[in-house]
Amino acid sequence: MKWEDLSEQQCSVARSSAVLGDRWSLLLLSDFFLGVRRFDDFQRRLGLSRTTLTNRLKLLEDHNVVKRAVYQHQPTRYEYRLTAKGRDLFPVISALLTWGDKYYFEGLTPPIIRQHQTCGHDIQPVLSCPKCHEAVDARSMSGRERPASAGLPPLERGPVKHSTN
Amino acid sequence: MKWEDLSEQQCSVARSSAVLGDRWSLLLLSDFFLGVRRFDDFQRRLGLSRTTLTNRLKLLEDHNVVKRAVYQHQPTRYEYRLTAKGRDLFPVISALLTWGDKYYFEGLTPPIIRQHQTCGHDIQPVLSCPKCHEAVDARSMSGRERPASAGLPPLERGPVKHSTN
DNA sequence: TTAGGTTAGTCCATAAAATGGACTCGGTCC
DNA sequence: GGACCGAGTCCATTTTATGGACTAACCTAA
Repeated sequence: MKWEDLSEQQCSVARSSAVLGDRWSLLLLSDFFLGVRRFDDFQRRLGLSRTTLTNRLKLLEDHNVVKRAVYQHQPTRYEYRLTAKGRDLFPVISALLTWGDKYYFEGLTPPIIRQHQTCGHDIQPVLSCPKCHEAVDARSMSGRERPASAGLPPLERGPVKHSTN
Repeated sequence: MKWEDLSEQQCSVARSSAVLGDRWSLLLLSDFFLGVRRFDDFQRRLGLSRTTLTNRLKLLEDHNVVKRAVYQHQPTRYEYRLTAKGRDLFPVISALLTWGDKYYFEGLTPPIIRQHQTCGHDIQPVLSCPKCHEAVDARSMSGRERPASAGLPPLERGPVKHSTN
C-alpha cells in the first residue's frame, strides 16, 4: 500500500497517519504550537533538509492543517499558520508530550512546559470521560469496529481474532 | 539528521517520533488497542509489507512499547503484546481517532467506537486540566521551552522568534 | 505417506523518499 | 557594487519501503 492511499481508508487513524505518519510532521506541529511559523526557523530548529521541509509543509497545506500567509511585501514572503483543523491536533501533540515526559524525562523538568492559561498552572492535560468525568486510560476503555449494520463501509480489514490464552 | 538520532534529542515529541514517526506505527498501535496480536493478522489487516512489519515490530520492541510472548509450543510461536509503556500511548491514539472522526467522518458513526467501561457510554475522551478540571484546547494552553536555568540541557534549537505582525 | 495447511518470518530486486549542500530569485541595506 | 536575507529549488547519493517468492517447523486429513 502506498502512503497516500491511507487517505482513502475507512479509519480515522489511517487518515490521520496520511498526514502525520512520518518522521517530521509531529515535530513540525509541536513547533507550530510553540509559535514557530517561518521556513528557515523550522529548518534551523529541527535540522531536517530543506527539500523535506518543503514537501512536508506542502502536505500539511494540502490537508488543510496549515495555511500559507503573506507576512511581508517586496519581496512577498510567506509564513505558515495552523488552521482550526491544525489547532485541533493539539491533543495529539499534548498526549505525545505527556508520554515522552513520562518515559524519557521522568522526575526532571520536562523540555517543554505547558501552562493552562485559564487557571495559570503548569500542567499535563489528562484524558477524561465527557459523560462521567472520570479520568480514562487504556484499561478503562474498549474499542470496537463499526458494525456493518451501520449502513456505512466497515474497516476493510480482516476481523480482530482475539486469542484465547 | 537521521531518524534514530531523534532518540537522543532533548524533546519529548522528538523521542516519541523516533518510535511512532512513520507510516505504520500509529496504525499498528491502533490495532493493538483493538486486540490484534499476531504477525499475520497485522499484515492482513493493514496491508503493509511483511518486511516492513518485521522492522516496525522490532523497533517497537526495542523501544519497549511491545513485547514478544510465546503463545504456542511445537512449533514455538510468538505474538506481540503491549507493555505498560505501550498502553500509555492510548491517549495518543485516542486523540488521533477523535481528530480523524471529526474531520473525516463528521456526522457519521465513526469507524472505531470507543466505550468507557466504567460508565458504559460510547464516548470520545476529552482533554482536561488536572488542577481546575476544565476542558482544554490549543487556545487555552501555552507552551514554552525549559529555561536553561533548570540546570538541564535546553532544546538544542534556535529560539522561538514570535513574529510581530 | 504424501499432500496441503498454518504461521512467523527472511530474501531480494525494484521503487520511493530523505539527505545535504549548492544554487536561485527578488529584494534590501550600506 | 557587494554582502545579506529568506523561501524556496535542484540534484546526486543514501536510506527505507514494497511486493512477491521462499523457508522452517510443525499439524491434519486422506
